[in-house]
Amino acid sequence: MALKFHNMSGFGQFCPVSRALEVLGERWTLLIMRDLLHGVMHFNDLARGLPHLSRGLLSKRLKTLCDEGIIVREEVDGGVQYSVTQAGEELRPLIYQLLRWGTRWRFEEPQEDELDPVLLMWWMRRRVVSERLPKGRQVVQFDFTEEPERSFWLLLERSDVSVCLDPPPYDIDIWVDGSLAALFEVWMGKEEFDGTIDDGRIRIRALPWQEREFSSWFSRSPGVPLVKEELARLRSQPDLN
Amino acid sequence: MALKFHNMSGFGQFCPVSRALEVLGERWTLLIMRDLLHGVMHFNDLARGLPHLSRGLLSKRLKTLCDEGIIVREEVDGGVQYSVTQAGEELRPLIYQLLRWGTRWRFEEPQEDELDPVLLMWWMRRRVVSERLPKGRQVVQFDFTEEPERSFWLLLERSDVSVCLDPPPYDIDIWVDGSLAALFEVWMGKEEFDGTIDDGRIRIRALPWQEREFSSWFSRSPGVPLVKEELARLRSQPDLN
DNA sequence: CAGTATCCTCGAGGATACTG
DNA sequence: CAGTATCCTCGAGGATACTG
Repeated sequence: MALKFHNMSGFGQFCPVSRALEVLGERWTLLIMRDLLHGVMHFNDLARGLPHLSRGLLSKRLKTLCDEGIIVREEVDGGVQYSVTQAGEELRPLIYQLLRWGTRWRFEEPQEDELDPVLLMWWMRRRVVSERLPKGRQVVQFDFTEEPERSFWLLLERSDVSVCLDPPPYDIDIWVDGSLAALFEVWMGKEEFDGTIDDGRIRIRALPWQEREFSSWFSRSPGVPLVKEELARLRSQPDLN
Repeated sequence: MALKFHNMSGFGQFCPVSRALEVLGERWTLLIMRDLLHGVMHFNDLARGLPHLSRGLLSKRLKTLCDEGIIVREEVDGGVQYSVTQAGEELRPLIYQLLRWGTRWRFEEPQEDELDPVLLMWWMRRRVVSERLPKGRQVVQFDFTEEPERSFWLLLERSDVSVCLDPPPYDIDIWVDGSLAALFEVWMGKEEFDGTIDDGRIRIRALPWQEREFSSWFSRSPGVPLVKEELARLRSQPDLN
């Protein structure tokens, strides 16, 4: 008398929804796909973007995604590179639906455990639009007021952008200080940078031209256009439920 | 020195995608929502439709979905009834995306552990279109050729439809015998009933008018239109990857 | 019909250290 | 840079029996 459900990872249903969830429903898998679809291609970059996911588990998930034909692993001049297949690319509309639903129904203020300044710095670093940067180097210091108060630095050059966790050996050009939560909200498109300046949650000190241009140097999260669209729709609707 | 990630169920990211997945990403949750969105409203019906999900876990998931405002639990004349809220209703497009992706990329033949004849009988029972039934009672016997060979009966009346696991005390009007896998494929819209008759995977014995009308008495899985649309698109496309 | 309570197992996944 | 190997914990969830 075998135990019927022992060792079964599937749902035991011949249905495309449950078949899809057998691969996609595993913890972290769709977040890994979100990052891959946003152009993150290297193991260490994926790991940095998902700090709560252990490297061992990331490795396992990537292997499964390869086996399932959703991504491919290629060795490109000495390095390893992951990219999405057609099956992976076709997950984009699914991720969008998650983004829309999450924006409408679960987009309250950031929680304490979501305020990882290193993660935000890492996100910002990846989304600098180098053509918009001025010539030369811009050194930005961020002082976040949430406990524990810490500072971070961004070194912006057209040829290279880097994050520093310790004071860099350069003069500071731009100081940004204020609420990390607010900067996260700006980053995800829930607020506008100028709005958080106006309401005092974020302050910026720099030369007028730097102050004016600063926010244009970053293209924020890839989800911002959809988030803003959904928030606008939400505001224009009578509150159901 | 606390262990950073201990006891954390979330993903620690201020992002609508990860926020959505914190509720929806739990095992079984989206399949429960699939069934609720298809109109299943009672605890025991949900349990019957998800035979690999234990009643204890179903109870827990329903509680979470209530707490999250995705469904509501109401006591209606002595019984309990679950239904979706606006937030739950707005998961429909997400389920559709899962259906589409699953249809395109993971819709191979049914596996052995997916061939649960009781589940199929239960699905058929729920999707009988009583107005299309003839007057009186129609007794259908199903003989599935997969091991272990078993028979099932459907008693169809306009006023009531029931499944029997033991021979009912009536004469049989219609015999259906053949591959359970094939009938599952028909049910999900991967095949047409007439096609499986033509290729011999399913046989039907009855009076000519019954044989002609039989398949019209059921409206198959709610996903059938989308499944067929997606399969048609797939066939008309050059094979990528 | 719609669950709850208890007990127990096992495997997912974290921590840590190591590698070509 | 891109992982692997080992060891260990703990909590998700199954089995079973019970309830108003």
